Amino acid sequence: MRQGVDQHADSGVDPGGRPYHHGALRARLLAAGLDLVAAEGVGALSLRRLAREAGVSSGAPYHHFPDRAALFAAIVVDGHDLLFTRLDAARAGSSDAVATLCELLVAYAGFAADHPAHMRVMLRPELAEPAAHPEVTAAGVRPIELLRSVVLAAQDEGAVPPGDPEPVLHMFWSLAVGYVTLWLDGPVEARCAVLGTTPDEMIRRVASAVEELLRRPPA
Amino acid sequence: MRQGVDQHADSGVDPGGRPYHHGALRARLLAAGLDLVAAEGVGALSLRRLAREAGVSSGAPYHHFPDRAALFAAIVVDGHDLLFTRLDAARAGSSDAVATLCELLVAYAGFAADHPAHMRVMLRPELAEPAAHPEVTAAGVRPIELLRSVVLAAQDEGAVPPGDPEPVLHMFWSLAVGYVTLWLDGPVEARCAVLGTTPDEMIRRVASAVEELLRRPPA
DNA sequence: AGGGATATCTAAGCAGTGCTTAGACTGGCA
DNA sequence: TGCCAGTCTAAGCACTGCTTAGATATCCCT
Repeated sequence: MRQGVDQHADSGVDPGGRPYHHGALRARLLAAGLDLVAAEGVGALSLRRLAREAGVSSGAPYHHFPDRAALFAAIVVDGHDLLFTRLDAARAGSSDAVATLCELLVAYAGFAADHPAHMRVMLRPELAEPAAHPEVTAAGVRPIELLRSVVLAAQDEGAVPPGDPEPVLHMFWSLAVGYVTLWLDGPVEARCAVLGTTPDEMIRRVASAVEELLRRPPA
Repeated sequence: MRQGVDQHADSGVDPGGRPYHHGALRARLLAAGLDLVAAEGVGALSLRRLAREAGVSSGAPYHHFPDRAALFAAIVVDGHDLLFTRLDAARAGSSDAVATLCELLVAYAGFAADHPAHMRVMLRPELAEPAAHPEVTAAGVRPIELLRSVVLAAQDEGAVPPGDPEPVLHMFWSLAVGYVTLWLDGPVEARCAVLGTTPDEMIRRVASAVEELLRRPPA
């Protein structure tokens, strides 16, 4: 029926027409999905619920996303873009490679703090079914390559062990992913509360400890 | 009906009786759940499916686990026990604190390799709803306290920055959780395949890089 | 301006899920 | 023996992802 039309006319900020939500439905679903993930976690996100909140039928989202995983995939691609921008800015603002490595760590956590919904989805790759949505895997390449280049620079400075950069790369990659995982999942937040600090402050202290190690004279 | 009785009599290794699965159903659900998580991931686990595979009705599991989260909580508690045992053995087999820290890292990854189903569930705390099942949070305390004691010992040796041990603790905690997350989620496995190595070997090389940093003379 | 292709949406339905309820059955204990 | 507590079945509610058939709106093209 014209239920969709009426509901849109009721709630629309543009009463001039635009039935069937026009091309705005896709963007609206994405935005509502991010809000929902931020508020109640990834488990609470269902296409039916997003459709209900948007005032459309439960089948409507499938014209914009082939399946639920495709919506998650769109979030992941968007998130990796935002993340790369942020990491790149952190790199530009640092002096030497050691400082850059530490700033990348802090920037990664800062991104998680500012875009928790994006990060929550990015940390659960199975949600986006990367096997079915290859753009997800491709989107994650740029941040890693950025990190790799900084590790190589740190090797040139003698700050990290020479030779194959991959172990050191995996070390920083794991450190960043692990801290943010523990933050968003709760344990770090809980422990910081007991310690009388915040996760935001703690990652900076972790980065300082790392920097202290990297600034030691190589044996 | 006596459908349950018949099915059990058909498939039972103990045809002498034991209708209604006796007390074995709980253990059987747990074991089948771990198998399912290992084979198809946490998303594939449903109480209805476990019940089907065990040959009982879909309501039967609820007499052993109040809800799905309670089954995950049981897995997490069991997993933290196994993990602590393994970490404790690694500590006992190492010489100084620096070696111990590196061995803990390798042992953590080794646990993930040997008990991937346990680890997958442990890495997703929301599955066990820790707010509703406090034993989950309690079970995670021992491994962290073990790590903390080793970090303190490393401070005594001058291997890590002195003062508050929490930043260094969070560093190793994040490193371990991050690496295992990236391993079980796929990215590390994929990258190692390209590099012509294995995640098992890579974590050992990461640990070596960490050791090299820790063995540098403090500034 | 009219007309047809196309994108968008609705309504209805299937199979699966977590969880609840009422009732039936069993084993063990007094 | 009789009864009770623990265990299970059967049925049902509300929710989910996803599909299908059909209706409606928009846009472009002659």
